[in-house]
Amino acid sequence: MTTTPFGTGCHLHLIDGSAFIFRAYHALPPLTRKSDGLPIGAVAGFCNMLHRYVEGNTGPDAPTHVAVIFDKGSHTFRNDLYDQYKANREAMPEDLRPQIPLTRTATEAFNIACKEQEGFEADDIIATLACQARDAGGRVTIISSDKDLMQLVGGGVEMLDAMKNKRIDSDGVFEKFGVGPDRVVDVQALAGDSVDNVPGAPGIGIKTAALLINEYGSLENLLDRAEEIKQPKRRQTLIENRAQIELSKQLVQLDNNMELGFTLDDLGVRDPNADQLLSFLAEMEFRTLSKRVADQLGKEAPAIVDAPAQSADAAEAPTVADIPFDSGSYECVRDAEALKKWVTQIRERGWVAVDTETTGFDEMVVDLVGISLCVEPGRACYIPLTHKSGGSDDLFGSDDLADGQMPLQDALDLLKPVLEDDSILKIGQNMKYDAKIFARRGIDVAPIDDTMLMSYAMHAGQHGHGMDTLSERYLNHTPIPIKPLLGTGKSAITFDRVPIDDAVAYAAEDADITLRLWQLFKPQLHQAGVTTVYETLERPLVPVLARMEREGIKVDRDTLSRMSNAFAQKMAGLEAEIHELAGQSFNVGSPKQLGEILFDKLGMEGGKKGKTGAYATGADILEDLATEHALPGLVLDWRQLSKLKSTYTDALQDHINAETGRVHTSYVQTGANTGRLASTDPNLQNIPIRSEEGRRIREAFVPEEGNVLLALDYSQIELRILAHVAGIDTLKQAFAEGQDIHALTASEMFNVPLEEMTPDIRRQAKAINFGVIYGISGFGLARNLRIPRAEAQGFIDRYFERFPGIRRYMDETVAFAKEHGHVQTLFGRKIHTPEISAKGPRAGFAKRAAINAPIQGTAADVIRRAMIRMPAAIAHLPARMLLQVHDELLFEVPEAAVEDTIETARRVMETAADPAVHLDVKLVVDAGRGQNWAEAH
DNA sequence: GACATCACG
DNA sequence: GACGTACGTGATGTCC
Repeated sequence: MTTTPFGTGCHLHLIDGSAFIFRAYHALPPLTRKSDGLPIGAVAGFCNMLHRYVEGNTGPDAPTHVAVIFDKGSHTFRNDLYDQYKANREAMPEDLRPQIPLTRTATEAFNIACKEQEGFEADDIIATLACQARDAGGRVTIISSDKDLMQLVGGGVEMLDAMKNKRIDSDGVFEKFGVGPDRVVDVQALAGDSVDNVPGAPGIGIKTAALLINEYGSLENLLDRAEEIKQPKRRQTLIENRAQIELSKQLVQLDNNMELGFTLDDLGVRDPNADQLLSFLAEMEFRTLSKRVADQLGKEAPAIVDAPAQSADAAEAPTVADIPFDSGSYECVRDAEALKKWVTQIRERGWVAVDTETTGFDEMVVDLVGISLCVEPGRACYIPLTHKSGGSDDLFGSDDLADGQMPLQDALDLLKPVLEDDSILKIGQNMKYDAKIFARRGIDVAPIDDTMLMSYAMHAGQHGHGMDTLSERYLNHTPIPIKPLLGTGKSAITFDRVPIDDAVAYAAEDADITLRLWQLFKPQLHQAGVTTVYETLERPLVPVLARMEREGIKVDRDTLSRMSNAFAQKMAGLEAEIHELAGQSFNVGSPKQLGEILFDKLGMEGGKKGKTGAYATGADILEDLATEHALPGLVLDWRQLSKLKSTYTDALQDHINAETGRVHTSYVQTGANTGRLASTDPNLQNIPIRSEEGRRIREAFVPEEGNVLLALDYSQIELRILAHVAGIDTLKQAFAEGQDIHALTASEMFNVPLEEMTPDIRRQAKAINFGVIYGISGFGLARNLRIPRAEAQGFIDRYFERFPGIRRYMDETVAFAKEHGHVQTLFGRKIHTPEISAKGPRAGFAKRAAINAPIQGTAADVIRRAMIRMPAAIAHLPARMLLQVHDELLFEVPEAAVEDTIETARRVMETAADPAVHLDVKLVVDAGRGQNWAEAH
């Protein structure tokens, strides 16, 4: 490597690469490479900026040395100082991520030194180099407008805002901060920075900070003499927040003494290598820039083959695949040599669609059978790993491995570097499943994209998001069904018994379909206006959920077993009594038989219902009958016990994992159209709590020895969101003052002073409050409160009279749904309402759902944001996040760390809407702890 | 596999 | 003027 000694008279240029990238990304529309759709806008802008920069470097002021400096990794020493550092940063846009490595390549193509270092921000490298250059007697120009770099100005160091072509010297810094460069960090430490989440001193901005620093000379002197400050508020703030201010200084202070793996001498300006640069520009298919650069270098512009332009209506009719599916064309990878070739292809591409085949559906139990990969439409492979010999018709097929498979561990060892490589995107359909399979084998798959989640972000409310649905709908292709391969019922086999040839066709096709869906959906996210939803609420949640599911929660089998026995005994007693009263034996669990006994044999009042012609025997009906007869009440008791036993005390025992001794639920991220999660196998979001008897089931959910369970739940989050979106000042004020919201509603509606409030009036108001969230109707409220319909309607009328904003919100929401076919949450999540203009009763359903969705959905978005931020926030604590129940998060934590965990988790939850949305109503989180889930609540 | 029922927020 | 109706889920047992 050639070196150019740096010394007196030399001039170093340091380019802030990340700033270039983001400027380029936001300045240009989302361009894609014509030939394959690779997002390329930021790279194009970046190259244009570099080119313009190189062009301008003439004359006596030209640099002798230059480097472009990048950030690397997301965790720096500042995160160790302060876990919330940059915690508010939104995730990198999905279409930008694959472009990051290309900007490095671009820099090298221009033959400019390209530097980054793990664990440090670009700013620290810039600081270190600037100091070295200054000490060596040279000049430095930092090409950036980032105010965090202004502390470096002076003594031959200046900044240059490349966009405005404006130099910033000491005077410029003074203009910005009111102090010289040497005191910039003091001012920043006081003023804080909301963008990087540097706390600073509350209530003190740059102006006040400069005033104080100028008066006291330095931050240290100011803090030591804080008692002397005349303004009481200011004095108190500085004294109380001393530690926080000192921490802030550490955060903003750049490290100018880093260990670097290179020296200034390595950064000498070099002429571009014409061939290298032109071939890179051609590869990116930058026609204009290629031509311009070629002209300047006196070379011929490289040919860029014109790919057929996408038809204008491609987005509207995306059902035609250019390349036909051919299940016979897929490769079966049987040895390391073949797999290595795929690894090379993946590295060249920078992305790969991945799918795993397993012996079942429980990711915590199943074995890995094979892996499929796809790098471009039609080009996919399947790697069989643990298929057994003996065909599917051989019921007693041997447990020997089939021939022609590479050892499982060999395949994983080859794939691990790819699956964990930051610069290679792993694409999946329901990637959480595959990520968990890999995680159990020590592979942490990242970064990922997920076609199921893309579909959910774009199409929630329109259709399902399973692969078969998406393939038929958007690729006009019916995937090979799995049924014929596995069979059904008792004779069904697991995938490891499927002949490898059949497996290749089926499994590789899944990866092929996934890749095609990804290529189709990727540009559509932007067009549908849901890139932010996908990037900030969907994609980053995947690893969080995967981890929670893998943690699981300890459930005490003995407790459940004892309860099951007790329930069985009670049920037997009740059953005997019921048969006695009925005068005959029958199946109490059969609504049909029960209906006939009650209404035909015993002649109670009540009609048939439903298309089936069977009597309705729901709890509400039995409750009414119970006032006249003994039998219905006994059936209700029996049903409660039956439910608790079968669904909870029995079934939960079967879900205790033999290996971990814990219960591992699966969250379905696309389970609810509103943005809520769903929990399955088992559902841990509907563990009983409302009845005393059922609540005791929560006693079986326990922490490990020495730990406690911690439950944090949002207080009235949906009503708070309603108050915000509908702009109800009275409610907002009530929440601000911490009042009892249902009592206040009651007081407003029924003109009862708060001090004279009765539980019954409050209960009615509470029902109305909830009704409003659900898209209230007189009928529904009447049924809920068991009052005449006219009376219920009177309540509603009064409510709307008192809170006219609610009616306005409802009308506007329905009108919006009719106009756009969807409603949305405060965070931009879209929920489609295809039936909103239907005729008949369906319109009523759609209307109420449309009214409810933005409220329920915004609450769901808020807790998602909290969950996404939680792992980093509690990383320094021994706490584990285990469960989510819509407005509640459950943690397991050693006793010693309980207080810290509550404080940290509560802060994350209460500030989860920031900075994307500013709610007029503060969010409040209640916390509870205990030796089981019942106590913690 | 549809339906009724009931557990949760 | 009548229609029907609270919002969002998942698991279980019965019955065809």
